[in-house]
Amino acid sequence: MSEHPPFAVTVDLAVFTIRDGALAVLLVERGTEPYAGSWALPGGFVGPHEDAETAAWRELLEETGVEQFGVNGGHLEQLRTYSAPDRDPRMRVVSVAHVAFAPDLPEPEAGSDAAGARWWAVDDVLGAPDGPALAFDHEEILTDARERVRAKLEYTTLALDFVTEPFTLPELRRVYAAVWGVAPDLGNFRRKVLGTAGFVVSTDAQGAPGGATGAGATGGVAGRPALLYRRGAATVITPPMLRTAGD
Amino acid sequence: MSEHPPFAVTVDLAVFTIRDGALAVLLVERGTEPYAGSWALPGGFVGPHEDAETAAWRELLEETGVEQFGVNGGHLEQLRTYSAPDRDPRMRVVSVAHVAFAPDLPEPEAGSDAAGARWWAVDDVLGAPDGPALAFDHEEILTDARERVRAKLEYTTLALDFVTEPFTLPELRRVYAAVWGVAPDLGNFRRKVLGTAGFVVSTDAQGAPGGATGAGATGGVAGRPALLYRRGAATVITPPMLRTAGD
DNA sequence: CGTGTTATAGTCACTTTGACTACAAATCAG
DNA sequence: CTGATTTGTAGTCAAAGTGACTATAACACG
Repeated sequence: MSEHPPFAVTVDLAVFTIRDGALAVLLVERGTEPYAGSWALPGGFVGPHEDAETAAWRELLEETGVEQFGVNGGHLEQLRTYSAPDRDPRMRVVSVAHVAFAPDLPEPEAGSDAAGARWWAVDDVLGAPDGPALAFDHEEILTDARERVRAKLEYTTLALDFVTEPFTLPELRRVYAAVWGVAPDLGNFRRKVLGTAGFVVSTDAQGAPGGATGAGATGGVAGRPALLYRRGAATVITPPMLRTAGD
Repeated sequence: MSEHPPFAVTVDLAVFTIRDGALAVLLVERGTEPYAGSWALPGGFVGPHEDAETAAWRELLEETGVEQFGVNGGHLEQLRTYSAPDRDPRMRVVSVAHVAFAPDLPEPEAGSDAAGARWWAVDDVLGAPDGPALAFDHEEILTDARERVRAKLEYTTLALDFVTEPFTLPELRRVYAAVWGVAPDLGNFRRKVLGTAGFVVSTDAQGAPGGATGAGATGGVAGRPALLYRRGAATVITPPMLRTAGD
């Protein structure tokens, strides 16, 4: 009972954002063995004096250079821990996986030991025959992470962390559409969001047409401009907004 | 980036059962420093060649001697990982906490390095002024674990793992009452359970009066005997059975 | 200035819930 | 044996929420 097997403890991050109307995840291309050339979730070792969540935040900033994280939306939470003995061929590594998401983030700089880093549409990674090979058990982690996000949108207001303030309801709806794979019914969605106290608070301003406030197509899309909203104080949605179908 | 700080990885278990109509958790009394004399969640180190869940199962058997776990009900799942740098004064320990629950279990034998082990009513541990002091961050873990169980009863059929087959609906209802702190409405509970396809399947037999099938008061309680049921194939409850109030 | 596009408002049948009331079937005391 | 007590079973009813639509308003573009 006094054996303390040597473990390395890492964090892995599934960082999600919405790009071009689709759920996207940040992957880094591995430059070293094992799995050189494969794509992996960003991550790194937990330092001697930090906990896993702190390490996750640190890695997130290092890997994405995202300063605005948490300021203008953005969220990070622990997913679960992956500890299969052979998950890393080099040594015994236990990884505390985290899920993070944020509004449309810039294309990342190449990170420290990563040959490259880029956003991938999740649908091009999971279940795509010609998708990239993922290193380690990262396909499993990514699958779990996506399911977590999907589920959380049902009963929390975390979708708000995918948009920047102020935002429009159509923008928010597109978040649901991207994450769930199906767009919730337009009318019912408004009814639910506006009818849930503290989900969003309205401003008097109205945004650009086409629902494209902030980044993205500023001109050209036509259509009645939507009203702008800010996030409310509520964190849970009761009763939940259940996804109907979806893959 | 090639520093691999030395970590010890452990599992801690919050093992729940229903005793005397109340949610109970298994605690062990620590016989050694630190926290000698305090009570702690059972747990132990993860072996060099096992993953966390396997270690959790192993510890569960070692600590409780529960053979019937998983056979006649019983469930174990990962909760989350606790990794504060100072959570163990001796060294850097990362703990992968798990939640387990099972039908009324016997009073445990004194475990290996534990001075004693016994069931505690959770209400006597959490939020009780005269409750036992918990070692390490185990109060936090236990709080998280209880919340996990409470939440899971809402949208899964995991309550079935707290009873032995065959069981009565009143028995099952008492599980909800114990976990949530409030009994769901009698009629509405039946309607929901029987109306959810695959939650329970009825047998033609009927049990002892007083709703006390199996362990507990076999005689004396009066009342119409309830029908006996077995677990169905369903694992989720949709829409969920939401707890109304609770502590 | 119309035309296509997109947002907003409202309807309606159907399901589920929460809170109750009434009824049935046992046990136990006297 | 009888009736009070306890506990399970059935059913009712208004309120709330949902899913699937239809109609209308507001704007940009050509």
